[in-house]
Parts: sequence; structure tokens; C-alpha cells
Amino acid sequence: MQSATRAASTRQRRKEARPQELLAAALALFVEKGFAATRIEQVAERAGVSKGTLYLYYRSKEDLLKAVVREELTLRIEEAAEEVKRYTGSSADLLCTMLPQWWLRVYDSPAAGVLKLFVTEVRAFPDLAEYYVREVIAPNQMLVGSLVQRGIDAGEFRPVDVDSAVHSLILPMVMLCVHKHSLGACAGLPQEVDPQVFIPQHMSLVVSGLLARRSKADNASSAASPSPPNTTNKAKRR
Amino acid sequence: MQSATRAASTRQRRKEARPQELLAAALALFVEKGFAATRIEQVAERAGVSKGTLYLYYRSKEDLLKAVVREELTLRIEEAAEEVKRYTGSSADLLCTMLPQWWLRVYDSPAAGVLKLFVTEVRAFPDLAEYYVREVIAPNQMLVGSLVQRGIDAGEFRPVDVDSAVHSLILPMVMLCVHKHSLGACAGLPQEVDPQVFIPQHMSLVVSGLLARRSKADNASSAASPSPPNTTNKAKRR
DNA sequence: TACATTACTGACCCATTGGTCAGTATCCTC
DNA sequence: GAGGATACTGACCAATGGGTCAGTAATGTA
Repeated sequence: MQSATRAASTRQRRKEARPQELLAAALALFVEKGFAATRIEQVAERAGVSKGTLYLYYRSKEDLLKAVVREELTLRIEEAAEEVKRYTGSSADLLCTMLPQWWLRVYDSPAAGVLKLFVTEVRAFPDLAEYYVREVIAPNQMLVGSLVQRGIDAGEFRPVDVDSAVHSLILPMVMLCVHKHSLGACAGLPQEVDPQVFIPQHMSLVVSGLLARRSKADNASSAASPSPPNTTNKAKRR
Repeated sequence: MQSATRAASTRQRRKEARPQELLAAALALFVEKGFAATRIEQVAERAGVSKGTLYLYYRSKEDLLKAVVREELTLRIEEAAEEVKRYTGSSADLLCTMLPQWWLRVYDSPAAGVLKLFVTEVRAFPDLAEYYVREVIAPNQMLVGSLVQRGIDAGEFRPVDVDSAVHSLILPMVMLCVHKHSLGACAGLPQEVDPQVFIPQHMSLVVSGLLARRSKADNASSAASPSPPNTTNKAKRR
């Protein structure tokens, strides 16, 4: 972006840097205005090149979108996989210390924007969906799910529905990222919760909910559920 | 919608029904394809009228969007307010039985679509943001927040950050609704969690997390937080 | 300085689409 | 069934924007 502002007078030849700069510009604009409402020329301008140049590096607007999503996500996935490998703590620790830290970083990274972009645009680009489920959702669901399952098997956690429990842990963070780039990005609003406070507290709440033995909440929840025994019948992971 | 399919041959005059039908058509298409990618003529066609007719009832495309959002949300808000008024149970009950039921209904209603539409389009239409915060977020945050606060004051709940706790309860449901109309609407994917199972279990998890006295999770969470005492210092609602 | 290579440009093409309006068909009243 | 009122239509207009390509200028080489 810096390079775009300076030296606008002279024509530059920087074959190496263009793709990244175009992707960054495209991500910012796609997240802000949505895919359809973003003009290819705006992307080019923001990246400091002309429209023609953009088409030198990406075949079409759609191509650009897919490149944006794939680039940022694969980056993030590799990073996460490596990190989990590096980690040597217990599984409860993983849930309560590593997950919050990881999401805090995601929240502050461009990946948060990609999440919003993704939510916004999947329906129009079904092959993105397939890719995302395979590369992002499935591994993460599996990873966190196996941690929860381990806790249940050890008798440490209540025998809850594992997939649901994973969603209880994860969905708020996803929503937080999405929110950051939708309503959260609108000016003049009282800013919402601080992720630094919310994320750790949320993990703590859910995990201590998982630990809790018999309590008032259990009765209340059974009363709420149309089919009380159901809560546990999917506890084993497929 | 039924009326749109039958009798396509004869021209119909139904001044009363048009606005609703146009809104319904617009909502469906806006949610599916996004605002910018939806053609006004598609909306008209789906509603069984011509483009010109649409402009008889709505001044512009943007006008139509705002009508869609306002209509569905104000409807939902009035309903919720009335429902809370009607309710006579305890506050813990409210959290564990009424909230899940309410969200289950939202999930199955067009309001879920509006949520996704909103997330997708707010940034482009800032006056929607102001309206939404005032009419939807603030009241709900206040309502659920006061329930949590009451629990804390009564010594029933741990002294957590109230706003964060509300988000822990609410965000997954919002995300679920958004998901339903983004990735969840893509064909050929293994369907995710069943809201019937997830929603009650989630409420139960979080509420029993709120109830829980000292447990492992607390220590873990303090370890995770960069500023351990912070977790409680915003407990009093503003 | 002359020439070749190629990264880059932006005027241009044309399909698309939000919005209009003169005209048409339906309904209502008498 | 004549005539007026109006809900409705769709051809049309002007503007927009994705994509192209003939031309330009920066760089390398001799």
C-alpha cells in the first residue's frame, strides 16, 4: 500500500510484488463492499496499477476472489496445524489457553476478513464451499472435537453432544470475526465487547460448563429440550 | 408466491398484496445472491409482476432493501417484547427455556435470512446500522444482560463480565442463523449440527458455567488471560 | 546509442442493468 | 356497455463496468 502512494508519477515494473499487492487490495475491498459491488478498477487503483495489469495476473474477477480466499486460508491452516503439532500441554489446557490465543490472533489478522467475505459470498461460488469444508471446517471440527471427546471418555466432561459442544466453543469466535468486518466496522457506534476480555471468558464459561456435575442448569435444560435424552445420544464421534 | 405461479396469462390487479410479495421475493433473492448481485427484474419476476410495477411500490433498489430489513426486524422485535412481557417465570428459567425456544423460532423464520442479509450489507448502508443497534441489539443486550446481572447480584452466578456473558449466550445463535443462509445453504454438504440439539445444550453449558463455583476451568482461564483481575471488573452494568 | 524484451497502460467495446414513461388492460360505476 | 380511473406493462434510455489489446515506457544487453 505504501508503494502505491509514493512515486505515482513514474511507471514501475515489479512483477514479483504485484500478485500479493493485488490480493491485499482485493481482500480489503471485497470485505468492505462485497464482491459484486467492488469494481475491478478500484482494486487495481488501490494496488497502484491499472486495470490491464490486474488482468495480467488474474484471469477474471472471480479468479481473483478465489485466489484471495484460498491464499489467506491455506496460510492460516498451515500455521494452525504446525502450532498444534508444536504444543505439548494437556487437552483441557489446549481448550482454555491455546484456543483463546489462537482466535485472538485470527481476530487481528486478515483471516478475520476472509471469514466475513466467505460467509457473504459462498452461495454464489459453490466450489469455494467444498474447498472450505474440506480444508477448514472438517480439520478444526475434528481437532477440537477429539479434545472434547477425550475429556468425556476420561470422565472429566459430561457426556454431551460433541459436535454441538465444539460449536459452543467456536461459533462465537467466528461470529466475532464476522462482526468485526460488518457492523463492527461501521463508524459512530459504541464499540462492542473487547475480544481480549470476551474470548478467554467464553472459553472458560463453556469449559466449566462441560466440567460441571449436576446443577440447576441441567434440570432447566432438560425441561427446555423437547427430547431430553437426546442431549447425550450423539456423544460418540463418528 | 402461489399466486405468482398460477394465472400467469392474465394480468392481475392486486394493489394490496404486491408490497408484501415484493418484499418476500426481494428477501429471498437478496439473501441468496446478495444485494448488488440481485437484478431488480428478478425480484419483480419472482413476485409475479413486471419491473415497472416494482417501481410503483418502491422508489429504488436501495429503498427496497431497507424496507425488507425494517419490515422483518420490527415484526420480530414487537413479537419478542410482547413475549417477554407475557412471561412469568424466574430469570434462570428465562435463560434456559425461553431463550432457546425463541431462537429456535427465529432460526426457522425469515428473520434468520434478514440476519445474514444484514451482516452482508450493513457496511454499504450505514443508516441501517444505526437503526439496528438502536432497535435490535441494544434492547436485547439490555434484556439478557439484566437477567445475568440479577443472577450475579443474587450470588447465583459468578461475577463475570456481563456483556461478554451475553455474547457467549447469543453469538452462537446469531452465527447459526447466518450460517444457515451461507454455507449451510450450499448443496451436497454433510449437514451440520441440528439446532434442536445444539441450542438447548449451548444455553445449558453456558448457564451451568455461570453457576459453577471454583473449578479447574477457572484457573486455566486466569492463566490464559493477560490481565486476570479484568474478568470481573466490568461486572456492574452501565 | 541502438535494439529487443516485456511489464504496464488506458481508451475502447459491448453486454448488462437501474430506472422511466407512454401505452394497455382491468376494474368500477352508472 | 360506455367511459373513467388506475394497476400494470415492457420497450427504451443512459450509465456502468468486466474484459481486451494496440501501444508505451522501463529495463537489459551490446
